[in-house]
Amino acid sequence: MQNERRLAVLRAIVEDYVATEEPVGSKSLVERHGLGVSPATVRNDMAALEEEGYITQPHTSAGRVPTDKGYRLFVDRLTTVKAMSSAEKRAITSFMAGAVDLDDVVGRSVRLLSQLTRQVAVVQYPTLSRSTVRHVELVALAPMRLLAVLILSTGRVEQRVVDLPAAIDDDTLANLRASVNGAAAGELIAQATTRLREVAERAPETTSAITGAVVTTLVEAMSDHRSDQRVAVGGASNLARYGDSFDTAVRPLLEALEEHVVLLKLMGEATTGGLVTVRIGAEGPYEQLAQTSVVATGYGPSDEALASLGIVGPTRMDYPGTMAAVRAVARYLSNILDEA
Amino acid sequence: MQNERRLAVLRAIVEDYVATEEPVGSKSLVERHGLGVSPATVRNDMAALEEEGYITQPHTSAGRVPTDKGYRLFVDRLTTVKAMSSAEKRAITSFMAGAVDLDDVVGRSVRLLSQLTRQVAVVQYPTLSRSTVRHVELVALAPMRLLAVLILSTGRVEQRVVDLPAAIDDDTLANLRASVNGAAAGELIAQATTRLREVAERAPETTSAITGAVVTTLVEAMSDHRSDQRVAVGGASNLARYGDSFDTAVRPLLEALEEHVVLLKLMGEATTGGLVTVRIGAEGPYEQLAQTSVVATGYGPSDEALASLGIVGPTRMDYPGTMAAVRAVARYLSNILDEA
DNA sequence: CTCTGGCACTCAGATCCGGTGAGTGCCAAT
DNA sequence: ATTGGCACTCACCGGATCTGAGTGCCAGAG
Repeated sequence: MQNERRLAVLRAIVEDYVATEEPVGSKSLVERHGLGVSPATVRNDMAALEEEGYITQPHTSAGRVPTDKGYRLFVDRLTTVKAMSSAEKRAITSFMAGAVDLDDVVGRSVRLLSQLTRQVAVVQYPTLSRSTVRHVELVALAPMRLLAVLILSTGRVEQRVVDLPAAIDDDTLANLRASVNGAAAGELIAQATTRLREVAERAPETTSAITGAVVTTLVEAMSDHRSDQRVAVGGASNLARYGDSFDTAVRPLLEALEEHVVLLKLMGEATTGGLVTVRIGAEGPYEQLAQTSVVATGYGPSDEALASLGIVGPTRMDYPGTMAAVRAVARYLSNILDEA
Repeated sequence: MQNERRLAVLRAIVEDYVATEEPVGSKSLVERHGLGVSPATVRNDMAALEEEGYITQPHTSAGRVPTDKGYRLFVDRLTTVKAMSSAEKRAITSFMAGAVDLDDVVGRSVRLLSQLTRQVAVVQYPTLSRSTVRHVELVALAPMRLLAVLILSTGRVEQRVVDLPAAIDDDTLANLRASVNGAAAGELIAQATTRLREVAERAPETTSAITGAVVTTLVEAMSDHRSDQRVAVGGASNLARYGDSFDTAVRPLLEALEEHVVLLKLMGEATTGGLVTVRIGAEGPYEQLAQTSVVATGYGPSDEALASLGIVGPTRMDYPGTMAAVRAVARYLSNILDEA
């Protein structure tokens, strides 16, 4: 695959097919794009491209359609990610302005992303593992029952009810609150858990049972990987545009969207720095999703990847535009988390 | 509409149609159900039912299909809500067991409901307006910045960052925390807001600006109706079973599911006490959703309706079973909130 | 007055069939 | 290497035909 024009032909086929949703033939190709050669020449190139597996015909006497391999080449070598126009940037800014809490930020991001790309958007909540503890609050609900609230640097709040083995008085509670915060506040989750365990061990005999219960709950909350799997999904109505291929494309995708674990595996490892990952069709492990692609990237404050975000859609999509939108939203989201 | 047998025929038509998804004819009707009369007799009844608008034929020479009016009569007069089997009850209990926080409870409920009914489930988060303030926590983030955390009786937690007009020291913060909690803790939202405003007015000159900022933020968080509109949606993959009628049924529904405001209007006023509301097809204000029905009810601790929950699905659905499932989940959820 | 068997009628959906045209592959000429 | 020409293929479209489930109506029986 060295021939220069062939690449141009492939690019033209992909662009046309994405735009029209119909197999593209040699004649319409030379008309719509200004390649200065005749249809017959293009036909030769197409035959070669088909030979090499980049395109295929649905049936004889029909135009060509890109294969997964063709899309792959397209995104890897024929794509320059467009920058967002300043109008689009303004739109993003105004859309995100006024978000009040983490849920709100994530919710807005997912809506924004789905509107920009007209695809189904997925945003993972910031993972616990790389954030720090901002504050721990203990509130007495009843003599033998506490509410433990864990506030993290990403704005995330975890809460647990703790049933105590014995009643607790106000002084003990205040002491406990102070020591727990002294140990955990400002620390990374990993450090905080070990330091909290030390607190539990050093606790005076009289309160060790209570301290133990509280610490256990906190540590549990911090290492709760279930909550790492929280994701927000939006723009499912964009699936309506699939129209055709309901059974083969939409149904499995709808199912995948409910399986957050699957979804996160699809999005893959979070990476930052403007690197956008593209998984095309059957490249992934889920044969059900052979007709869907994933465009994803990581986000997080100061380029530290906290979580991933992206879209899922048909293999036949506008990759350059989608990649640009995903990158833009990830950057914006990272900035917001930086400030907060 | 007095004739006894006609009602039986209508019931049979509804049941058959729901089961087979195909227009039902007179012959198959008498076969499948043991009505002891001939097809010709049934035909006469069907003609009468059609005359009165309870059923209709898609085209001449086809079987009959229930109209919205027919379904309405069916649920109003021909339905006895089944009790859940004890096996189903056990399933519910084990499914909900081990939920750790409000998000988790709501998330499990919505999944449970969608699995029980094989429809799209919707659960509204408990509204702020009828819950009480359990505790207010103020955490210093920076000299001039606080995090205000509002913990409500329903287990809901709201958080806001407050930018202060002046720096705050630890003593002032402690005082402020005490007075805010004194005013708000244990009160209903409505009372809490007025009492908080009093606190702001009575604040000594030196701290009035700071107090004002904090109180304003808290009051704002409490009256934030945006967060009343939080809902969880699950089981969208059940839409795949619509198969046919993608454009007329699935697409508008997918769109409605993203518009939480619309969704909440559909679910309507929350009512408790086992009363399940059913809205059938075009009875609602949204003509887009002429082919979908809503089965909903309210839930909340001690039979006080905090929010609503239910399912949306095709008008052609198993109403008795669905109503039973909705009622069961609402009860279970109410119990959980009662304990917490 | 109600029910039933019989019968002619209707019409959506399946099946068949020839025509049309976009698109192809191949070849000889430039 | 490129191009114009040409024969060929085959999905798709529209019309014609067939089939059968289901209906409405009527006359006779209970």
